[in-house]
Amino acid sequence: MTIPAFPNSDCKPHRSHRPGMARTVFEKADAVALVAEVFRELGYEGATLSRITERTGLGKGSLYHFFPGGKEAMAAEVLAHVDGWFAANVFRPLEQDEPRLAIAWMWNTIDEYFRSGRSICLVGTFSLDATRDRFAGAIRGYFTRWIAALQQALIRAGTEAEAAGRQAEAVVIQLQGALVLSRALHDETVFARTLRRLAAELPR
Amino acid sequence: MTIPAFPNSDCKPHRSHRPGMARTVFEKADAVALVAEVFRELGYEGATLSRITERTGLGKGSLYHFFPGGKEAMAAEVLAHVDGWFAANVFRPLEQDEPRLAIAWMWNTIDEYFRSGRSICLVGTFSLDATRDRFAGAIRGYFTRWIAALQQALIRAGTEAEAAGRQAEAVVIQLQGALVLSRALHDETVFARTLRRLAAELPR
DNA sequence: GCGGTTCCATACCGATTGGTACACCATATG
DNA sequence: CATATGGTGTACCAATCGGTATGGAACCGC
Repeated sequence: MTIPAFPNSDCKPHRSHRPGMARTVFEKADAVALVAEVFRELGYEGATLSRITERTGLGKGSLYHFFPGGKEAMAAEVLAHVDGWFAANVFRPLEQDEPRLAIAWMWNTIDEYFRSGRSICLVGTFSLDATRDRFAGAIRGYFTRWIAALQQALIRAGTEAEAAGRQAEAVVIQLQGALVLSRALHDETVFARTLRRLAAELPR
Repeated sequence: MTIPAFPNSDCKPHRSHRPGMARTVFEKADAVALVAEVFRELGYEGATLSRITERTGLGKGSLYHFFPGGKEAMAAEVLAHVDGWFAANVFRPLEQDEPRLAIAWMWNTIDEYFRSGRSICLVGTFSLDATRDRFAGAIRGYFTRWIAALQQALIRAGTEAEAAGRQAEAVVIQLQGALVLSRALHDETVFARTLRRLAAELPR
């Protein structure tokens, strides 16, 4: 089983071999992934257009070509992309696959995705400041579906419904909290430790 | 025992009774508390000077009078203020008072401070985006002292040292995570529920 | 009364913000 | 070769950014 590459997805832009100027051509999928990384690191307000161009290598022309809606559209599409990735790699397995297997799969996926705590949750970042209000629907949807999917998996694994709800909520809370603390302390072991503790507490 | 008012501290500025214009006079303590609230809601990058003046009622003149170091100084002083408040109301009790009492006191203080999840942790907000690097020392200090103080209290309450460390870390993680999730879902019950769960798990 | 200090409001500064316009390049198709 | 298409770089825009300077009220000890 290999985990679909998204956080570190290799974007292989065409590079023109013109002697003088180096012109790099991206596709939209590349652009979304690159922009996502900037928002993740800098937050919505911190990710200014100039910093986005500088970190992604995409010029303003390209950015406004891919995202005619401007900065807000970039964030919205990035959010949708993250949600889609989680839907495919976390939520759907929890909802449909054999529950214990899906839960075990989740620990690995999450660990890989957050690069063991070195990267953080873009949705979590947007949740804290006033950005939350701008993307309230997407943010709420992401977390509610995650919790609901995990609760369902726990129920199918034999946990009583109400307890499953509490556990699922607690898991998401602790993942988010661990990301905050890992980052605050510059200590990735916090996230790994939390992940291990959670995995030990849930049905295997 | 009453909890020292900080988050909603009534700043009672002198109001001049000049006939024409209404001039409101603040003191530095008021300014810090007011500015803190803006940073808490908007994050460092989101809190622009104009939004700060608009929400606090303090003009630029006043702001740069109280904080000659500018925006960064405002954030630094606010961070120091929050840390000082926690030191006095949470950390020191955990370190010095009767442990079980101090822990019980912590639940109440925290619940009040975060207005049951409606307000969030300023230090947590700064931890997620690139603001973290600017105030790395203060942020790290805040969390390490919190965890260490709680661990010590747990040890003095009879918990074995290593387990106390794990528990203390887990508590801080879950408080931060609960703040993220309650804000993401616009649901304050998440925080209250988490607080109750944690209180039940720790020695009483 | 007076001068000094503290504090507030405003106008202003250069730099940067998000956004637009448009010419231009590279490739694929004809 | 021509040309349509998708992608890029750059110059430019009004608005706003963080920060400074200045002028003047309010209050203090005297």
